[in-house]
Amino acid sequence: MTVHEMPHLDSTFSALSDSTRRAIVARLADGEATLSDLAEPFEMSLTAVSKHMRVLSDAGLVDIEKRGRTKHCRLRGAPIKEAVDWLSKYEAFWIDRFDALARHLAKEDSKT
Amino acid sequence: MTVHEMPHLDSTFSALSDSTRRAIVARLADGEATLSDLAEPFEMSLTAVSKHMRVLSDAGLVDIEKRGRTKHCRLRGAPIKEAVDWLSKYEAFWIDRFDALARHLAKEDSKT
DNA sequence: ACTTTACTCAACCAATTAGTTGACTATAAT
DNA sequence: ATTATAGTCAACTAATTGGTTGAGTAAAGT
Repeated sequence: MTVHEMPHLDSTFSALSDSTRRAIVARLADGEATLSDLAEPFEMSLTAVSKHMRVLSDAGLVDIEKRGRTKHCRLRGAPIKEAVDWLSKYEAFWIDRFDALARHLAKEDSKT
Repeated sequence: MTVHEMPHLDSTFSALSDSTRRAIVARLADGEATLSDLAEPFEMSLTAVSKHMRVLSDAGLVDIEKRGRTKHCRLRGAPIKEAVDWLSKYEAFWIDRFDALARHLAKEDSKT
């Protein structure tokens, strides 16, 4: 299994490392929203949210479409899938460790 | 479904947003390694790798044990699982969109 | 005892980040 | 025609990041 440089993952993980942006992602999973909609729950300027959207957009996590004077944002699943695919390579690892723990506990249990 | 502030995710995603650190994670999935082992493939100082390990360790992604003069590092699966758990909430989203695409293509196809 | 190895620490640097404000443009509503 | 809304842009700030070097400590090898 070659390492496969995945430059997408840099921006995807980086974008998701901010809780404001994760909240925005969560919000967009419920459907399209405008920038102002997205900004409303946060105690920060619209400019700040706009910058967050830029980060999400650059990472390909979000699609922004200008309609009149509003900008409508949608979640894009592809980069999330790439992230999960990368992380899943190590799923076996922690499953193994949980298995090991389960075996350990079972052994302890059989002693009583 | 409440949003559930997950402060771990900040550091987990942030730690994984660097390709050097992802390479280290990949390496550790094959088994324990010392700091020098981990540093060897990279064209950067041991200090730099040590800092990367500090980031991974702070994120709980890695366990560092001092043995004599060497430090032995192991991968910890738990934060990766948390990340996958968070991302999986949006798995349905992109599956739906691929379904939608498939339906769209099927419809286009039936027109010819 | 001396030298090499494995690693840390502090200081520094350049670039990036997450936020602000104030001034601006473009669209929509009255 | 005015006014309000939606959003951008540029300039600034403070904190963080990813890297460096040089000097130091502690353990192991010879």
